[in-house]
Amino acid sequence: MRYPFSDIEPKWQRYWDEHSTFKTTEDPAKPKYYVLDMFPYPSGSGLHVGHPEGYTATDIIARYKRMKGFNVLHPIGWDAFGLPAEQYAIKTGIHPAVTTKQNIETFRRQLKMLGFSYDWDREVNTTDPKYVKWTQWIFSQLYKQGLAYIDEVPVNWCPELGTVLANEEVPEQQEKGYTVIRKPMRQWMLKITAYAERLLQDLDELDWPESLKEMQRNWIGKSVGAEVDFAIDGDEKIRVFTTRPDTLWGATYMVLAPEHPLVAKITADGHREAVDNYIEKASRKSDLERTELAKEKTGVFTGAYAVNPVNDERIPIWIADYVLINYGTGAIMAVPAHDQRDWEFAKTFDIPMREVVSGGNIEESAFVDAENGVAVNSDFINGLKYEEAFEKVVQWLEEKGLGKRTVNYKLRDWLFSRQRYWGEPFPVIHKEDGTHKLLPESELPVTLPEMESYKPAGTGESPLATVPEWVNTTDPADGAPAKRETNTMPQWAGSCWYYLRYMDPHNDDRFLDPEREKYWGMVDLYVGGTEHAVLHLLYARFWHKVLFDIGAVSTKEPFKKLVNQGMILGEDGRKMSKSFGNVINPDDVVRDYGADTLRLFEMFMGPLEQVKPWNTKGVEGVHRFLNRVWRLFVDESVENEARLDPAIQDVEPDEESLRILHKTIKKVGEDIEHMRFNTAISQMMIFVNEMNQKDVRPLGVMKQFVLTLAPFAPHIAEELYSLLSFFSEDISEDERQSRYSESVALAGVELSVSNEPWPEYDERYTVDDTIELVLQVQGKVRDKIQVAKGTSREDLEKLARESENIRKHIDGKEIVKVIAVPDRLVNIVVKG
RNA sequence: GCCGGGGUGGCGGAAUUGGUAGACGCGAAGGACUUAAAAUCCUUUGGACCGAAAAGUCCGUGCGGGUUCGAGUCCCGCCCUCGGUACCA
Repeated sequence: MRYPFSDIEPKWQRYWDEHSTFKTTEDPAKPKYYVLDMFPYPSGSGLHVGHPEGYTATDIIARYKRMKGFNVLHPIGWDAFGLPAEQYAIKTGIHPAVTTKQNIETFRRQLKMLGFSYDWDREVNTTDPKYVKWTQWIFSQLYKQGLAYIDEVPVNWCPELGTVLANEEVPEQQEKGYTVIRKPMRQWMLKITAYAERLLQDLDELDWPESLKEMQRNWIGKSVGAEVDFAIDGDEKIRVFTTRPDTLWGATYMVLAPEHPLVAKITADGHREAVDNYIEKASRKSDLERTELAKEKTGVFTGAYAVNPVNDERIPIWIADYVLINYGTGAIMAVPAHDQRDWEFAKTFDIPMREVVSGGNIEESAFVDAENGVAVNSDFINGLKYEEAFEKVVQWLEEKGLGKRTVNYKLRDWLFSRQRYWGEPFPVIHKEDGTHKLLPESELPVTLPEMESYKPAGTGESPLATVPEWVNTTDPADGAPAKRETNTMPQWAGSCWYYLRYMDPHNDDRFLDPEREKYWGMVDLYVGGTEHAVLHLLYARFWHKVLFDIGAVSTKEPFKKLVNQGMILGEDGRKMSKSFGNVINPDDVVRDYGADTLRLFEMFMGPLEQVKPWNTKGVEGVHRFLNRVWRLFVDESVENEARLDPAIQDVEPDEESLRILHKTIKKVGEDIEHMRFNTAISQMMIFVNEMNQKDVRPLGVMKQFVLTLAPFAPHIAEELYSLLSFFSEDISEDERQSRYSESVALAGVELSVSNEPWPEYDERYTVDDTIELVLQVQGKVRDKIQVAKGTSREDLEKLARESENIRKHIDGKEIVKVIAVPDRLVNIVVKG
């Protein structure tokens, strides 16, 4: 019988479902392992081949760890709020919950089709009111900690559409000719900046890719410097932030951000029109435009002057949009000789520059080298290098009360509200006196109202604002009229804590039972794409730390080890996309080759972290391999039924079989631990190639091989294992299947590859007795000989000198040196 | 620009961290089986030279240097490429 993947795969999926084979165990005698996939958004287009890449990797680990005796938590669920369902609802009037449910069903079917060993009893869904309740609860904790506040923040407002756009929507709408402007609106903010330092520091102890940690560090953007006050006419002063207080003497002008509050106050009469014009122009630029047009420096002089505190020099104050209002103090001292941006600005507007750090050529460009520069023209710090100069100036400023050491972060507070329907409502009401308060926990969850239409309110508010019977409510505390918050939470909210809910998914009394939390602790392995390198991972870490601070979790970080899987490109080497017509649908692959083939191929393509192109021929290659595996066990001459090949015999294994088996067990196990799935598979291919040549394939050897294959290709492994389980009995396929199924009742154990321990290898069989020794002259391979393992240096050297080929190269020459590395090589160095 | 990853056969990729470069797979070529095809199996497959063959010699891991008995691996300087980020003072 030929490899019947389309029969056996659904059969075993049903078997695992019926037997709850992958139900999470919490046996206190065993160690735990928590392996997690990044939360999928159930889009309408279903799974693409990128999903199963990471999922297969984690599934292999999960299955392997179970076999190694761990309690494994390997869950899945749905990050199901989000824009697409809402946009579809606006177009069709169909409730987003309906589309979401359909999409989830598709995803679930596809994941089951691939044989992933998730504990489906722990499936979570962010849109489920039972889940929403606890998302709102966590928000309440943030609120109580003073980490949530309301602010007027500019959003992307599109007047024609009467709606606020997400950043990623902006270019799309602009292409259609709509205008998008920055409009300040009332928004919820989360004070992630309060955690900036800890988010930065704690990165060090995480087992994450260095590149990703670096991205987070850059995003947090810590810089150490000083705030310095510059006096201006009247009692006012301008405070600036600088990382180079040692260049204060080189400040030849100042710049305020156009939005800086002092601008109106200081602008001299003759300059008011120009300044107002500039401010007006800058305000109409979106963030994008402001950075896209970054090449040319623009700005205007305010007519005002400030006094440089180190030398009492009067310097002009400009406004320019290269200074950003929301970084530092929104104002800078400009040192054109030692800052490239200031240099460009000064060149454009013909402002003088003064060299205060020697070592460069400021005619050509700003000199910013802090390592080699030495202070000049700088009074009491002349001759000092950067670090010393910095310290001395800061100390001086602090003594005089003119400034102080300061740390700044690029990281901004998190804009945490969206003007949308399909998201979690805030558990907040607004009182008539303008104050707001949390709803008590007993009122949670606040659920979404049914809608006539999902169109935005037109005012910039969410569609919820158009439902007065939902908006108008009373304060449960005093019965006074109140209005509900109409913003909803962003999609990040649900995905910020889902990994915690998996530990205790059905708890209606608490978001997570402390015992459960302590048991499962950190996620041991987290696998997902780089697209979440910064935001999701930073937000989740932030929430986790807040929960840690209130004692709700016991670890300060959520994810111990993190691995990014590389993208899978189309066969043409381009990103898979409908417009290129190069999208591979996993359904098609499974139909044509089976789930085991898809799993195996995705792992065989190359290292998990790497970007790699799809290759249909390669799929056929691994499919061929599984066919070979099948034929290693199954007698193809028997029709319609899988019967063991007569070559499988219950005999004492021969030395050769043991060697290849133990090498394979060792390599595959080690490769799984290091997530080198591609080389694990090639080792199994080597095993199959060798055993294929044997007329007798010892039962014990073959059984253990099936177990090593099981994490990768669980369906075929389960089928072969069931065959081997009844080796000595001549029974029909149906009987075999039913006895296997009823094994729990019959023998007290459920038969499944998943319940078998990972095979042990014997080191003895993994090393060969004889080794091919390389003989070199001048580092060039001249001969190879077989020697017994462990042959001494002296003997190796003697053998080398006896080699004819070696003699050819050394005869008549002076031997300078002989390097003999046991079990590896001999290298003879000669002269002349 | 800055930060990070990566350049190895026709292709995807191996190479125990300084010790046989090219495992395994794909593709290609030849052969067996077959009326034929598919499937399967066997052989060959980095390049050049030499040879009837066996063997042998030289070149070869983006480029140029260096360290070393020995470099894909370490050091210095470049080039290309992919990701991230971008006026963050």
